[in-house]
Amino acid sequence: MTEEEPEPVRRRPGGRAARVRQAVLAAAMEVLAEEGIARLSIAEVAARAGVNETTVYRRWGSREKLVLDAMLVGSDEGIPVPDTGDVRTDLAAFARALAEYLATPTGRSVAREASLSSEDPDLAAAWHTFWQSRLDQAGAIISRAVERGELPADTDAALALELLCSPLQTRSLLGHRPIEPDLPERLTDLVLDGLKEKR
Amino acid sequence: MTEEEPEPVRRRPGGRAARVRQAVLAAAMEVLAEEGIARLSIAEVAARAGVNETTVYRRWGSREKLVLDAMLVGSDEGIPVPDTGDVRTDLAAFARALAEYLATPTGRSVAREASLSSEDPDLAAAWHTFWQSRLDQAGAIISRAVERGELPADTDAALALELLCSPLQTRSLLGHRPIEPDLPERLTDLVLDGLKEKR
DNA sequence: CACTTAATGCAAGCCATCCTGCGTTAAGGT
DNA sequence: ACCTTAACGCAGGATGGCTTGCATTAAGTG
Repeated sequence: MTEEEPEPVRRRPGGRAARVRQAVLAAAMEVLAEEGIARLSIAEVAARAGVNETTVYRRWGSREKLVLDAMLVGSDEGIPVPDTGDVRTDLAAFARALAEYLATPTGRSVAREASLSSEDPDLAAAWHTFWQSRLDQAGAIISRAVERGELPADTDAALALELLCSPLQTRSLLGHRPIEPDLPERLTDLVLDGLKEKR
Repeated sequence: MTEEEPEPVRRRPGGRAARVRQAVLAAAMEVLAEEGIARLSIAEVAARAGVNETTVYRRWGSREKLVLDAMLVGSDEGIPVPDTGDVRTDLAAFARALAEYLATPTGRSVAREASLSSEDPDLAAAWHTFWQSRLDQAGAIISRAVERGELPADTDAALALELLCSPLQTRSLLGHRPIEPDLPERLTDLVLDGLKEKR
């Protein structure tokens, strides 16, 4: 098992290959937004990209990997992380942005696809990285609040955000209940203050 | 479009039909627990039930409906709802039970399948009923706490339970992070007390 | 410009899922 | 015991996702 490559297989990053990749990923995002995750077939994506079906199968292998790749590239902007100087305002804004994203066809599809591909260890790992980077970004809200003395120093940022976000994700995933407009605010209040009244 | 049936088609609830239904649903649960949701095919279930493939297709129509039916029948015991006289203890025990259930192959499959079939309105509605009945049962924990004066009267039981349960569901669904043994307790504390220290 | 060879296109085929027509079995009524 | 017919089994076939072999195109190099 030599880790080095004896013959440095000459790759071709420029020109056609890049164009094809671009076109396919764009087409995948397009189908994802319009048709949803269920009706996304390789055939459909290939047709829209003006590329042969075989090419897609050879380059990506499976539908899951294609969608994941499209996500990592296309949905790179992510959810904006506000910084207003107040935890409650920040968290509420973040939750609202997440809710809006999850209401998007694309957002729904992303969440759905992530849950679908949690069987394959490689894909699960890739999604883990994806979520982790988002969580780390949002963690700044908590750490800033700790610095300002709004929250105790031993606050678990990851868990707190999980508490805030997962109800939204669950509603989007299971789809049995809509996300009401005031839900982000109510969740924020609950997460910050807890159930017990004591002020 | 007459809603009534002119000829009262004589159903046959007894005997073979019932046996077949029983055998197929049992086989479905079995496959679900052993193989997982991904590898559950009609052919596999039919073979285990000793029934022809065609029969399953005709009676249930799709894989999703079959699994849903199996869930509604087989997983009817549900999560036990404790009543110890203390909210924190009750909630923690409930969360722990849910976590254990979600760690089960069957539990994982149930959550997975529910998210898969949230496209079809009929299936989504059926799952909504399913979750709703579970939530209503667990809601007793909150209402009892309110009666005891442990929680304010305007506590939203459904939202509170959602806050407690959805992190567990999300971890199970997205599968990118395991459910640590102390997570239920930590969630319970967070839900009850909130992030801010004020005691 | 000529050459090598990734990368793509095209066509055929495989496989599992799912459907359809028809004959057979057995449940429920007489 | 007999009849009617709902429910089932069986065989064949359509469909869609996925793979494979071979010809063609064009990127990178001298």
